[in-house]
Amino acid sequence: MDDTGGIAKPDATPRKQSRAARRQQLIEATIETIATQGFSRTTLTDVARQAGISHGLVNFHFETKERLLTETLQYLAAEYRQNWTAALEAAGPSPAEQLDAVLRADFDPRICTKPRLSAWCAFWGEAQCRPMYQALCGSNDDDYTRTLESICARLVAEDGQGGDPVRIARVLRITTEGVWLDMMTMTEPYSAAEAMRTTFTCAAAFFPRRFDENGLLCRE
Amino acid sequence: MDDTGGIAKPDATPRKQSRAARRQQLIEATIETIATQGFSRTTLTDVARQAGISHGLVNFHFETKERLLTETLQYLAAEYRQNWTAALEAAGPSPAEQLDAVLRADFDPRICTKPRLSAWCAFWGEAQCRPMYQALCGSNDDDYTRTLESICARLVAEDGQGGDPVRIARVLRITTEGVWLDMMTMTEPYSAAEAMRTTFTCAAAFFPRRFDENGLLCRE
DNA sequence: CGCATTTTAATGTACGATCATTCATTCATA
DNA sequence: TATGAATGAATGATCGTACATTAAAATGCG
Repeated sequence: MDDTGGIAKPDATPRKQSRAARRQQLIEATIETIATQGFSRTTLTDVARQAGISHGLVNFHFETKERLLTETLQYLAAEYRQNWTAALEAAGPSPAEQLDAVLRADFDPRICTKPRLSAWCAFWGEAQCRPMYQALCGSNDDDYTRTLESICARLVAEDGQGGDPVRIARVLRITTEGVWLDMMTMTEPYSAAEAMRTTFTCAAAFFPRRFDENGLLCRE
Repeated sequence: MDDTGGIAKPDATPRKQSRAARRQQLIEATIETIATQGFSRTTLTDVARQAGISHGLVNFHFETKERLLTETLQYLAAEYRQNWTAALEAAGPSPAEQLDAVLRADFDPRICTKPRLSAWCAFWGEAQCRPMYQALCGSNDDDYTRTLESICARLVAEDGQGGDPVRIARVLRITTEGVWLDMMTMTEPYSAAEAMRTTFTCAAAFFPRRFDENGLLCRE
């Protein structure tokens, strides 16, 4: 009767599911609902329907709606952070390799999906007046910003071309955010590949000996 | 003998106020309310209280809440558009002068205020799932984007340094949007002056013979 | 220039819809 | 049987909208 959703795995009985799995399922449903309905029109009934469960269960796992939303933002922030830190650790030791890895990480198909970008955008819009959201977005960005600044400082020192690494790092971070926003707000957005090329075009403008529009130049 | 002409102040007890004035007053109150309460928590009662009038009057001037919000976005979009087009017309004929004027216009203290940036941010967050909002933001951006692309194309041709003007224009537009977002979402944002310097640092990276971090270089 | 009438801005109460939250109950699993 | 996940109806609060009403300005008329 209600097996239309197909969200839950058909093999497991939907009756009993582990607490952690249900919570993650509800968070994913929240991201999806915010993306399609918008933040202000997201109701717990919508989230529950998206997850294929009754709406009363949302309050069973998350005590309030506010808690569900906060944990969803925490989930997104942790996912984002984990993505670029993993990319950074997997990269080589040179600052150019690390910058390439960090910038590229933002376009990972696991996190650069339309529902996730939409949800980020919605939380940003509400963050201005909610200290909780602002702190979650801010502390996350702080770490990212510091890392980017450190990499840019080493790159500037290597190249000896001058330039303020703080400001360069800011432009690079902002450019990535901007192409994300474009993919959300434009009626006919360009592709994720073109978005990444735009970011690297910006990196190439500051470090022309290390980057071009496709990313890190081969060592020579 | 009574003070007929003495009641020039309309703010004392403005029983009767022109339709246009009240509408603009309500729109300004809406911007303020969205900035302080957030989009999802903005109620008509809040807007009316902000404007100092009864909440029933909101429906008298704007038939629905949705219409009030839409007209507020239109108001912001028209104001933004008028600002950069006026700056462009006042600028000199050379593409470098025009780029300087257009980029500088975004930091005009009339539109670069915290309530307005917050309201823009809130509408962006909701635009993803509302065609009306997306069209209003989009059509506005389209014109701005095309103008910026045209200016950049002439600059690239003048300098003969190569580079894709579309992508350069995109980075410049995105950088401006990005520093705006920073001033909203960061817990300790930098100043508007530093924001403008960041934008011009980006312009200088692409056109080093024409710009530095403070804007257009003097002709020599 | 006064007085009556119409028009319209403005108020506040009331209604109906929506939605988050609670809870008694059901059901699967150990 | 005991435990806790899951349901869905009931509740209470919030909020947008409609409307009856009031009062001020505009207009018509003598």
